[in-house]
Amino acid sequence: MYRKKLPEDLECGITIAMKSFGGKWKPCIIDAIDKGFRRPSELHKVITEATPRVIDLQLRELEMAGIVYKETGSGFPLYTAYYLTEKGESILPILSLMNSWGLQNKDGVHDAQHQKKKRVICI
Amino acid sequence: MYRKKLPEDLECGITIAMKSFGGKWKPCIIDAIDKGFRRPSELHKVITEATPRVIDLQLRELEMAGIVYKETGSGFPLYTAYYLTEKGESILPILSLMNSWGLQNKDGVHDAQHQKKKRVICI
DNA sequence: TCGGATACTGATAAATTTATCAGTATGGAT
DNA sequence: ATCCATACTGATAAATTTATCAGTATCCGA
Repeated sequence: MYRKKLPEDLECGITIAMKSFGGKWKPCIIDAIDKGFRRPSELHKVITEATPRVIDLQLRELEMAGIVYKETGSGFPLYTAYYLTEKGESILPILSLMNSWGLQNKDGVHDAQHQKKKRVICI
Repeated sequence: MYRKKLPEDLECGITIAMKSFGGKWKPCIIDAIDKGFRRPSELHKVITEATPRVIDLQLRELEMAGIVYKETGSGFPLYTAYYLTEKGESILPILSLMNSWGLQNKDGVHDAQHQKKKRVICI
């Protein structure tokens, strides 16, 4: 994992929150897991824009942060499922607040001058 | 400003929220303005880690997003002040939620192996 | 024994965000 | 005329996050 060179303020709750569940895919992943898409392959099916590799990396970070945990069955085919921890679930209300705020404030956000090709499922 | 090359999902509220007030300094700036530090120089005094240039860039983006607005006096010395719009104020409860979540979950966040030199004032 | 499905990894590149540096501009005071 | 404080800008570099590509490994069933 990338080793940071610039200092961060780990006393600031917002910084910690951002670090824990901010970023491009983490909120989507948390939401999808909550909705019952638990296996990496399922997650990739609902979050089509992100490659499995990217989803995997994000899952690893969420795991490190104690937001999801992993369950592995040794059967066939390989079975892995991710679940939200209690800590992970405590994020849901925040995400839902952010989501409604965003939806109520779509205006003033100018499109980045290009079409999106696929749709991300996200709350 | 940087011209994006990768698509974004502007239907997703969270993406919009992140785009609007996510990032390294925006939450701090919003909070500081709310606390009454309105002038660029004042903001720099409380957010010492960020250079005036960086703060200025963030302010510009917050302005574009309709989160702050600017008032300019033509007197001496040059006087500029930023205020939260209604939209900007509607972010405060979210920030405060994120902040308490972060503070309650400091654990599991490992320091990025170096000391921070200065302290950011942030909620 | 081979192939398909699933989960995962290492190395590297590309995109994006932040930071740095060296300026411009204004108007009053010295 | 020069300097100081304030706000701001352009160009560029550095840091960080995301994406891409090409793999490895497991197990089953054909």
